[in-house]
Amino acid sequence: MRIVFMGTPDFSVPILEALVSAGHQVAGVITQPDKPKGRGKAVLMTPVKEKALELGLSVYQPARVREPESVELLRGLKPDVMVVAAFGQILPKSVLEIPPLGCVNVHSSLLPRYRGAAPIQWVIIDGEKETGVTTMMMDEGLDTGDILEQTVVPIEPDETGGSLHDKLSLAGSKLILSTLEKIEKGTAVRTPQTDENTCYAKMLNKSMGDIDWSMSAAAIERLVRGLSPWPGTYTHWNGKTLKIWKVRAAGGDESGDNGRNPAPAGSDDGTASGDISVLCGQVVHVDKKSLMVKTGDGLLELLELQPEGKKRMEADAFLRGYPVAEGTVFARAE
RNA sequence: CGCGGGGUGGAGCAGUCUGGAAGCUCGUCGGGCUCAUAACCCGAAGGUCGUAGGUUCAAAUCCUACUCCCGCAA
Repeated sequence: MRIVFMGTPDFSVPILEALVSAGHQVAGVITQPDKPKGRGKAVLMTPVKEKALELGLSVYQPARVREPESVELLRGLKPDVMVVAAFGQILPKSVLEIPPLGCVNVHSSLLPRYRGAAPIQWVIIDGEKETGVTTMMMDEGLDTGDILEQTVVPIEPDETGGSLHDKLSLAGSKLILSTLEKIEKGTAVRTPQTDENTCYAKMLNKSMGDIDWSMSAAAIERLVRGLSPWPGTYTHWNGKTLKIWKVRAAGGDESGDNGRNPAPAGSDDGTASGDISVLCGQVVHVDKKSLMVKTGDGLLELLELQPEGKKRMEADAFLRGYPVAEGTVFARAE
């Protein structure tokens, strides 16, 4: 089929590749405009643009697709169908009506759950057991169109936003081919979304990663996994940012016991003894290899950290060069 | 030219301002002590101090250029 593809980040790339390798005619690729990114100030192409150029496809980067000239351009490409995957702009009715077979969106959740911008990370943060990808016919609402097909993907205990992103992207690239085939044959079945059971996945922003130590250890653990590798979680120590890459909620360790439970007492000379007055975010136990922090509910063992300007490192490496005293308190920014 | 931190034996750091014997905490290897150990004791190996050039009697340390890594911001 003759397709116009719209997408921007890494998530969209495998989907675009799938369309091409399946033999579809990609008449044009629409992606967000290049913006200055990175440490210098270099203007970088979006991942989709990079791949599209590599594949020899025509790329268009309208600042706003709803502008009349953009709509005109799309119309001129005469697509049978448009495939949209994490494009980053809302399509107006004037655009949705262009392709005779409609606009198909690949969304990284099991709709109607987790509509919106960042479903991949939110399912992990919320502790869901499974998620998936959905193909649907786009309408003017935000991820509200009729569902065409879905693929369920289980969420592993150690799943991170990054690992799940890759799995869903891959699953989406397979699913879209199946869906297009059905659309082409006219065998696609549209299932309207129920309005119950919906929920939204708000856009992520950096400040979400500023750990609130009064949350439970389990919730923080999920937040760390969900926001890894982007936007990442962090706390503050010595007036600087300390990124937290990997943690383990203590107490819930299912491994073969040999539990060496740090008795709350113990500290003989330490100023901050194992009192009731331990603050959330306070380091309650340190040895050569591990760092245990009190949270609103339970202890959290920090396994992988990254001081400003340094690479991420395991807790034992961190402790060699940055001795942390018991009683140290990690906190949120002012 | 967006702001900033950093490249020192395998790991993480100190030492740089106030040039003058390369250090700390670990790891590794050997030995010892232990019923035993990730514990403890003794010993050893391992470094062109990111690269190139300059100043100096002498440079990890001062100057210049370059390069790589990272945090913020976008």
